[in-house]
Amino acid sequence: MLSLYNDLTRKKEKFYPIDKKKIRMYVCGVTVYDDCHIGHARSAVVFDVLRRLLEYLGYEVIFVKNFTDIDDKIIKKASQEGVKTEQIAERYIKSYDEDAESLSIKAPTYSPRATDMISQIVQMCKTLEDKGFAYSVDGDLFFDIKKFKSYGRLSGKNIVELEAGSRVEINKKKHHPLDFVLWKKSKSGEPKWQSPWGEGRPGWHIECSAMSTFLLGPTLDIHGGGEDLIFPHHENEIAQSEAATGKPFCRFWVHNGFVVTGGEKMSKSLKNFWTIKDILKLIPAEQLRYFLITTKYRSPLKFNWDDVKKAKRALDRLYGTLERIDEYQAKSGENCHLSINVENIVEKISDDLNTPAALGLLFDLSREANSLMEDGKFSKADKQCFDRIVKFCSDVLGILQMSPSTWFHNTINVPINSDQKAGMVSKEEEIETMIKKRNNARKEKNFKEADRIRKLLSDKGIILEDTATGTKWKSIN
RNA sequence: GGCGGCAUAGCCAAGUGGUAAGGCACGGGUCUGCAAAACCCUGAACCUCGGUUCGAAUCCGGGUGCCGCCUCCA
Repeated sequence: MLSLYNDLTRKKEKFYPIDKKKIRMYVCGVTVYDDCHIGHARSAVVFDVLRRLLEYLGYEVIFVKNFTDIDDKIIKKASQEGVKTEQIAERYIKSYDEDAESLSIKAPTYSPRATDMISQIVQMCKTLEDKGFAYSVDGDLFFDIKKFKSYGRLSGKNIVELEAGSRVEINKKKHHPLDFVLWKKSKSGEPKWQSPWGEGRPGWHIECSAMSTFLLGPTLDIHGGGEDLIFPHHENEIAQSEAATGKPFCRFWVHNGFVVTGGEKMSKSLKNFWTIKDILKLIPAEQLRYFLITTKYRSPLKFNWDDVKKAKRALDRLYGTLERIDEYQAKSGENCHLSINVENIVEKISDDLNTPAALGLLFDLSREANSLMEDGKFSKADKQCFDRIVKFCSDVLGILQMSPSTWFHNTINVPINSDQKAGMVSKEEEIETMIKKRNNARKEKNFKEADRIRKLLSDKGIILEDTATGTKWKSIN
């Protein structure tokens, strides 16, 4: 049974969808004006794990994640570069897709762009105006929050208090400082679309309401995003959607915590961010994915290179067990000695996505398996049990997806979901040759030469292991 | 000013009423030509002060520190 922390009720609740088998899930995507950083990666991975878990549990998940492809920052960037906003959007949508693929993020069922949904957006704005929830002033259309009684419920904000100490700048067109723009009159030279209020473009919040309603219907099972979106973005989505449809907008609101560095939120404006692409030049994507799930999704995730490196060592341990199992001749026998099965892991993750606890079980399991093999007791039943768990890790967590030799031999720039070796062939041959030389020296008891070669390789980050079945090598980072 | 979150060993991180998972690092051992890996053993933690309770890291209240939202933000 899956339970999720619901920000709407501020407590952990048993999750069940409206339809027995079908889940409608919407996650706010990125505004495409720059490369994504680890904060975006975290959000993407968290909701990818949730989506994969739901599918693992047997649900059909209709998953929508949008691209905001028209907004002030995109317009600004386009004018700086002297190109059209479409070109900027196209470039960074491509960049996002590349990052998502590297990180094994499963593609959403739908990835709508705001500019492809203008008619639905205009339609919803019109409905809001017709119903008296919106007013137009000089080409702009605003949402009238005073008309929506439960405004502030999700974020726990009190409108009066917000007004009193707020930093919201005064816009004289607005009836209330917190009223927000649904349709924005375009300035000259800006992209524009026809509407009943004149030429303009959508405000930010309305696109999510229009898209989700159009693609998923009036009521969602799950709506996700970073916790910075709770207010005002998600608050406004609720107001717009419920005002327009008259139905509850979403049952479960799920938000991921920030990636922090040096104790501060990682963000563009603080210039303390690492892009996904920069990181993946240095470490395997699976290592980043593992790192991102070592902390519960709602807690702040402290990013520092020291701990990212430790994630590699931890995965080495798991892959080491996988490799040992591959080479081990399992004893026949129905007896399963392992004390942990895949259900135990599923149970942990089903508890509000407690990935760290699930990973903890994985290491317990690894020790048990290693120990059984040391004692020659690892059975075929044990192997089956272990295989099921590895498959779950691969399918849902997105780790342990490759073969151990791929992991150990080529740990950089490997597409996470591919077993292909990337440009390491000549280096591998070189290493194999040196290993042969060293083993010849060992046969002749020339240990000085053998150790010289070992040192030579270890200086290049290649560690040798002499085992009963021969010498193995792996690269360390 | 308003609202909210967090504080667990050297570092990271679970646990949310019954006596502290896990990973990395450290120490001792087994194994090894030497290593590595693995296994075994070991040490080490619940910010502070009160309260509730037979019993609190876990609940309540005060304090301190840090962070977030209230403006675009994953």
